[in-house]
Order: sequence, then C-alpha cells, then structure tokens
Amino acid sequence: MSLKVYNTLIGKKEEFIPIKEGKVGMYVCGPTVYDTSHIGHARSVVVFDTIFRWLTQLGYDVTYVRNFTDVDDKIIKKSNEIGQDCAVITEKYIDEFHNEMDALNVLRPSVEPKATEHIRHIIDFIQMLIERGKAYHVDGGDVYFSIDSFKGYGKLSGRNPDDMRAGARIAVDEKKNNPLDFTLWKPAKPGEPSWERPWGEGRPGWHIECSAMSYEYLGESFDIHGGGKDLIFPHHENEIAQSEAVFDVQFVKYWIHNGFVDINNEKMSKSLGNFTMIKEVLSTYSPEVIRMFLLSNHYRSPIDYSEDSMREISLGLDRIYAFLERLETAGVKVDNSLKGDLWNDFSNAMNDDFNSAKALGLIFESVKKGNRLLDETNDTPDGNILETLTFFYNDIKVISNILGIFLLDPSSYFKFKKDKGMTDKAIDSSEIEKLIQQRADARKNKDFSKADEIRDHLQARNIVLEDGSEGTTWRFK
RNA sequence: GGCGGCUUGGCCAAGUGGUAAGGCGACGGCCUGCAAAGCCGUUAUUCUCCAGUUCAAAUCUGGAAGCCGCCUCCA
Repeated sequence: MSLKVYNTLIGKKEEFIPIKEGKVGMYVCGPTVYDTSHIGHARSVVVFDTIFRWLTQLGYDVTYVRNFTDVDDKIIKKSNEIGQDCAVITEKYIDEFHNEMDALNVLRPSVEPKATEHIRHIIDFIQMLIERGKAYHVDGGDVYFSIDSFKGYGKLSGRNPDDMRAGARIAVDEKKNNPLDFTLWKPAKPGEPSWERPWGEGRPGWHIECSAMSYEYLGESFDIHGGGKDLIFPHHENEIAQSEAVFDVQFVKYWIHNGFVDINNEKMSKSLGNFTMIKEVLSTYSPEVIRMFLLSNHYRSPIDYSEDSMREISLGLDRIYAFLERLETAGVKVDNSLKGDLWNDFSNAMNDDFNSAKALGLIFESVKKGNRLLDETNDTPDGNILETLTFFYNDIKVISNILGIFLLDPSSYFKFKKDKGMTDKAIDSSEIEKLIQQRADARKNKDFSKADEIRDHLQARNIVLEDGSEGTTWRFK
C-alpha cells in the first residue's frame, strides 16, 4: 500500500509522489521565539516529527527544514517591556524550545534556519518581487506584496479576494493599493533590529521569511509544507503568492495542516487565559505520555487536553509497558530480523494519512492477544506461540522508533514513575519499607486487622500496596 | 457576512459504500487472608435528526439542529 496524504490544497487525500524520486523536501513553520511554548506547539512539532520519521522509514531521503522566526513585532514588544536585547530573548526561547522538544523525543530537523541569519536572502527575494512588479514600496519605507498581481491568490484557503475585500475586519491602510496587500518589509523605529536597504532601513515581514528560507534550502518547488491549521490563511496563502510570483512554478505539492489542542473544546488563547505550557505538562506527566496523547487523535482533528484524558493515556501507556515487561520476564527476546502482522497493519495505518490513532489501537490489540497467549502458556511460551510473541515484541520495538514512544526499558519506565512520585510528594521510601515490614509480620501472625490498618494508613497517603509472590511492593495511586 | 470542519456506547476515539477497531470506566471471573495490581470476559443491531441514492450507507446526496475554527498575531 502506498502512502496517501491529505492535501489542504485540493481538500482530499491523494497518493504521495515526490517531485524527485526517492527524495522529499519538507518545510514546517516553527515558532516565533518570544515566549514559552504551549502544548499546541508541541502537537505541531510532534506530528511533523512523526511524519518525518515515517517518510524516512519508507526509504525517502528527507530534507526537513523547520525555521525559527527570530525577528518580529512580538519579540520587539517583549524586548521593550523587559528591557532586554531581542537577541538575548530569542536565544533564551530557542534554547528552551530545544530542551522541551528533546524531552519529547523530537528529532532535530535537517536544518533549523533563523530569519535573522537569512536577511540577505530575504532582501534578494523582495527585490525579485519588486523587479517583477509583484511588490511595491511606499513613502515611509514599507514594501507590500500586490495581491492583484497574483491571480492565484486564495487557492489554498478557498477564499475569493473580492469577498474578503468587503470584510469589515480588514483595516484599510491608505498606503496600500489593495487592503489585502501584505507587508514584506517594514521600516524600523530607532533602537529596533534593522538592516540597511535601498528602500529604507527596516526588517522583514513574517511571510517573506518562509518563502526565502524554503527557497534557500529546498528550492523553487518542494514536496511538503506543514504547519498548524491557523496558518493556512494568511500565512501560507501569502507564501504561495510570494514564491509563485517569483518563480512561476508550483511552490508546494502537498500542504499538510495539523489541528489544534483545545482546552474544554476551545482553542487556547490569550484572552481566555487557557494556555497550557509544555513545561507545565512535563512537570506532571512523563514525556512519553504527552507524546502518546498528542498522537492519540488523528493529526487533523482537534484534540482536547484535560487531566482526565492525560490520566487515561497514562494508564494505557502503563498497560503497554506492563506487557513488554511481561514478555521480557517470559523470556521473549527481540529478533530484529522478523516483521509480523502488527508491523504490516501499522504500516497501512501510517500510509493512510499518518493515522497514528489507528496505529495505537492496533498496538493495544496485539497487547491483548499477547497477554492471552501468555496466560494460556503460564508465561512459559514455546514453539509457535513463542514465535508469535517475538513478532509482537519486535514490531512494537520498531513502531516505538516511529511514534517515539515506549522506547524505554519497562523497568526504567516504572522506576521513573515511582521516583518522580517520591520527589513530588517528598516521600521517604525507608519509612514506607518499615511499615511494609510491620505489616508483613502482622500478616505472618494472621493479625489481619493490624495489617489492614497499616495498609489503610498508607492508602490515605496515596500509597497503594501490592502483595506479590516475591513480597510486597508499593506505588503511588 | 464569507470560507472550512465536526457530531460514533457513560467518557475519549478509529472507521469515506459491504454490515461498528481500540483506550478509560462499569460489571463478572482468575489471583488474594481480604484487597490492590495484573490478566481474561462482558459492555453500540447502531453511528445528532429528517429525507434521498444504492442490492448494501456511520460512510454518498439534499435539508435541519448543535458545536468548533479561519477571515487580526497565532501551532
């Protein structure tokens, strides 16, 4: 089965055929680095990371570009507010972004260009647009893209420029030929980051960065351009206009857009004050839980963040790790040469527009089947059953490298959870061990009321005891 | 106002023409001194509603209702 992707440009799934055989050029809009990243940023990055991994798995030589917007009004505003140099701010948030993405198991893209390091290319790009009559500069130093000079404007977002012109929400700017014309270059105020240009000292607009940088690394025409749904208009529409106005060839073949992370079924927004930051989530849940959550819905659908949904995902991840641990205990070994039905089904799911939600369902099915086989053989499988279980184990391991989850050794996964609980709750394990020992003595003497008393006491502190064949262990509720 | 999307069991969710994956929860069982955990089993004749196309529809068409997003910075 070949890869099918949903292309925003045509509004449906189609077969993925790269422009150059065996190679894929992919550009994804990265963050504007002026603030802490939220869980919505994480979704976009994790989704495209998974897509990047899958394309690589399929054997494509992928050049993956994800930019940093490090010159922007919001950065300048922040700089003025806190009295720090823009470069200091952007460096800080780039570091933070990298740390968080590393924690989430996100692979570094092939290139991570910064706008400020490509001003030369941006200026050249604007110059080409002006020369072709697609852009114009006005008194005061602004340079605008002329919407009317590009006939395809609106083809990605399905908008008609004439309809939009009537829209009351677009502020009319006397200097623009058409109210929809957008900024390519804006004049700088004293003290702001700026670069010298024939048409005035200033800085680039947001949209032109991506056209210039994608051209630099991927050329006039490339395979995949991604980003959040909210970027379709105007950002990506404007990128198409800029790039196609200059080169006169199709800019991007496949446009891929991810849905939002909602809070209580609404988009996160400043006005609602419902942002959930990545670092906040990381302080509560393991990175794999977050990653699994982000991949548990189809990438184009909205996904609702809540404590409940995170708890559910966390339990599901425990289930998978418990199965892996059980396989290891039963002596099932990884044999990388084998690929089974699970891998096959998983591949089909990923080839169907990167359906990671379905893929996770398939894994749970295998977990269930595998547990049943282990039950039937009293955890001492051999022959065909051992082979089937080896297939499961192998396939899950290979899949873990695509989804970026359940990569840990099961025992370290469970140990991590416990250690984290102890740190968070400031629990001293030796005290717990002492109580467990007292309870064990009571049980030996058949003094069950005392034993239960100790257990209840610990339970009140969110500590649950588990009596196993090799003694009592404890964990957090 | 223009454009787009969504509505599947108690909750989350996959499923784009062939007769409802999966997770959480709940209930029953195994295990246990009793529990807990783990495992197993059961849990939607039905997919917001109405009409239509079809041998066949959650899936296609038309209409209604509700919800969400974009049109301004936004992943």
